[in-house]
Amino acid sequence: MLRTRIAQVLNESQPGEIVNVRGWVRTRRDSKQDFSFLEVNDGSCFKGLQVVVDSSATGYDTIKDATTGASVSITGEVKDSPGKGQRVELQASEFCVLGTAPADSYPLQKKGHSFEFLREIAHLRPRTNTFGAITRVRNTAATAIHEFFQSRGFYYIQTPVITTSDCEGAGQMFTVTTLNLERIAEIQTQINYAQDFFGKHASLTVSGQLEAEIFACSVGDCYTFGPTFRAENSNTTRHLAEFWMVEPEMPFYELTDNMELAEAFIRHVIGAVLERCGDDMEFFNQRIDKTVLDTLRNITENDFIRLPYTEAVDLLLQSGQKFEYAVEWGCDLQSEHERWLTEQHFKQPVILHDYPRTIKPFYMRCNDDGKTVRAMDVLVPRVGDIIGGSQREERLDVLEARMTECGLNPQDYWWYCDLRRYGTVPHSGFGLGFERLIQLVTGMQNIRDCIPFHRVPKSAEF
RNA sequence: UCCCCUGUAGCUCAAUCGGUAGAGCGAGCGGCUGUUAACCGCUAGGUUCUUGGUUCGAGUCCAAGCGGGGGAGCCA
Repeated sequence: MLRTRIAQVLNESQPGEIVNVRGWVRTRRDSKQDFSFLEVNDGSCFKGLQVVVDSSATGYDTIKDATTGASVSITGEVKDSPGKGQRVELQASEFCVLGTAPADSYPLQKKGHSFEFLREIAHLRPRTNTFGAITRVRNTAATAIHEFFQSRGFYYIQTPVITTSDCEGAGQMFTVTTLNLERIAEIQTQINYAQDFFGKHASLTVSGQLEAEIFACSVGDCYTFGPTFRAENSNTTRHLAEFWMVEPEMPFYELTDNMELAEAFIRHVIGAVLERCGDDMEFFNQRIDKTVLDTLRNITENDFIRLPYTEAVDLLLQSGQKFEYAVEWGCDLQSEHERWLTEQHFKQPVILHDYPRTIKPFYMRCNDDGKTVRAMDVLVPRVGDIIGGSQREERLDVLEARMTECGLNPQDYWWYCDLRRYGTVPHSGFGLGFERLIQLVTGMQNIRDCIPFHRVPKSAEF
């Protein structure tokens, strides 16, 4: 008999239907009247299915093995539920324990666990309410991202994970090598990357942007969505060593177009999650962050604030607020400044733009004032910087001058410069940290709980 | 990388001034019950992160190490 997913049973099945469901036991409540209630979850939705198993069901003699975490298969009739809390329940006719989960050793209990503890058992945590919900929200968000771009005619480009661009302007990189490091250490010789697999030093990518620009400047609007790696020794609730980034890149877009796209993009993804993950979002709002639904509705219903960096600095200076770090034009804004803008002052997402060029990378387009570049950051309450982007410098001479200014050799980026040498066009793009988006959407405090298997300094189990 | 906090039962925590370890939940057993974070009773469960030091005596004080958390920086 074909397995029916529990989501379908709960939402669509009518009394009288015979179905087979399979999943994992969340709880069992025994009655001495020779029957038991099982709550079975198969991950297809937040709610579990209540199954009634009595002595008429084959396999009832093994009901004691159906402890929390055991896997079961149940065939039975869908019935109207006389109890509270569910529309229908399943009256078992055939009951089978597929795999036991001895109660004295199975780590997950019928009670809530701390997220710190669950991180130590990341192979079992998707069986919990919270991580099941995160998994479904993540899936819906990822799907909505592709929908958003596909419906606008963007191409999904798979950019390389391994790169030999030594300095892409962002953070420390992980080296990729097949050299025998132990041997090299033993004989205490220098590392010669010419002998390495790629014939030069290679790393894991910190961004697909430069490659995405190649396709934007040839086939048009495109985006990447893939893993990204930063070897920074940062230990915060907002950083991962391996995370997923979405990077659209559009020819003929100026900064304003870029901001409009970023705003529509976030709004679409959040709208999709609100629409399709109702039970999961209800759970996050009740148990994780009581303001998360209000925050998200506020984002979908109101325009983002757009504010030039210079005006933001003025606002901060006039705020009367005491900051640990003083605000001054030319300085990068600190977390406390961003939080004041999004959480205290505007209470909604803010797009800051036109930053001083001295604090931004070489590829951002210089403004005529000679002081600022066409950069934009989308800041959201609680999570902070969720998108960073810019209009790209399309003028070869200006780009080369900026590279030199930033201590880079234009020749190392010869192919990037070629895009400006041949048929250059104004273009723009941005990068969104996918796990930060999940943080925003779920209200989860720690980004390590927003990715199936987190990689952070000193931790890459599972 | 820096600052602060923290490590005790399966989990979450308590243990006064340094005096030989306790609760709730979970688990096992029994009772009760169309139950649903069920309820009631009983029972079991500990190398107090590691190493060293101070002391008659260390969960408690000191040092180092390892792990966890929060904040900062860097960033997405």
